Amino acid sequence: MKFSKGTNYALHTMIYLASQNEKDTISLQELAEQRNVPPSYLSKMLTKLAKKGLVASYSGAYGGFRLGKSAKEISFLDITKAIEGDLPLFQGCDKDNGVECLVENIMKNAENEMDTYLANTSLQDVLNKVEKHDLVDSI
Amino acid sequence: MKFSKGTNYALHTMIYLASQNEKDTISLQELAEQRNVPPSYLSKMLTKLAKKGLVASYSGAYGGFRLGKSAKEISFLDITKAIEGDLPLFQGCDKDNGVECLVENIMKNAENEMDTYLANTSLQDVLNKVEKHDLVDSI
DNA sequence: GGCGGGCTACTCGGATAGTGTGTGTCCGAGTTATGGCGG
DNA sequence: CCGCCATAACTCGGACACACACTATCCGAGTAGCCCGCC
Repeated sequence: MKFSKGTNYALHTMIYLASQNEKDTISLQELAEQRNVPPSYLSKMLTKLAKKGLVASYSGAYGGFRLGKSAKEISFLDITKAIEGDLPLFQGCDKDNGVECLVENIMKNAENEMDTYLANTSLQDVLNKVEKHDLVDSI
Repeated sequence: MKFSKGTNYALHTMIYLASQNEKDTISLQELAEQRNVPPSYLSKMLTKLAKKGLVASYSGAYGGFRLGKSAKEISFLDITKAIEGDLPLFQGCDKDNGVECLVENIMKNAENEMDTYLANTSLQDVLNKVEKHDLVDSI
């Protein structure tokens, strides 16, 4: 099990969007070149992000993408779930009865530990660190 | 990203082994029937577990598997890493220079949160809960 | 009675294959700002 | 000077293709306990 490349692309793209002027729309092409990533694939990831309201997309000339909320309101968890889906990482017991499955519970707890950490980390947090070091390309 | 079925099989099998008499070796076939799982595939998972010393395997007649350590010494993390591998879940930055990658660091921290939880949960912990409820099949 | 060989019940490891998902490409359709052309 | 239309620059969404890991199966090889027969 691994995080998909799509999640990687999405995270970096979101941070890049957060670092730009809020009112500018950035074209898909620019976003793709920024990280040297296939544009048509990145497009799919942005579509997923748009469905969750994390980015807003604008068609037509001078169209493109910008953040759908403020950087402070977007957590890493929002992004990873948007790309990976929000199903639990572990499905252990296929029983239909109401008996609780201990293994599954433990694994869910473990996943929650990771999720809460990601939920408590916002794009703004990353932005603050970057601005301190003044290194935009060390994202 | 998801935990593989192999991890599911491995976890349940390990708990089952832990619930048996320490000195009995359980045959692959019995382990497979216990969870209704393809034996030849389960065999591969047990091989992985054996390489990490989590189970001990015995060939020949009356052969089979038993735990490689005491149930208290085997954590869930040991098992999941044995099956899934111990590579980091997220590989974000393919740069060769020494500049640290913020995104990757955050994702690593998140993963650590989950890992420490799993590392702090041993087979013995599960066993204790099960014995309380006296429900061996609610694993 | 003791010893050895064959038998049986296992695991081990490699070879093979199906299947699903992640990854990536391509293209047509729809959308919007801009600029030019005609009235 | 004003409004309309063509065009260019975009996104959107579906269809398609490929690679790779997970899942699963099968079989030969090796191993260890057991039993039976022979000396």
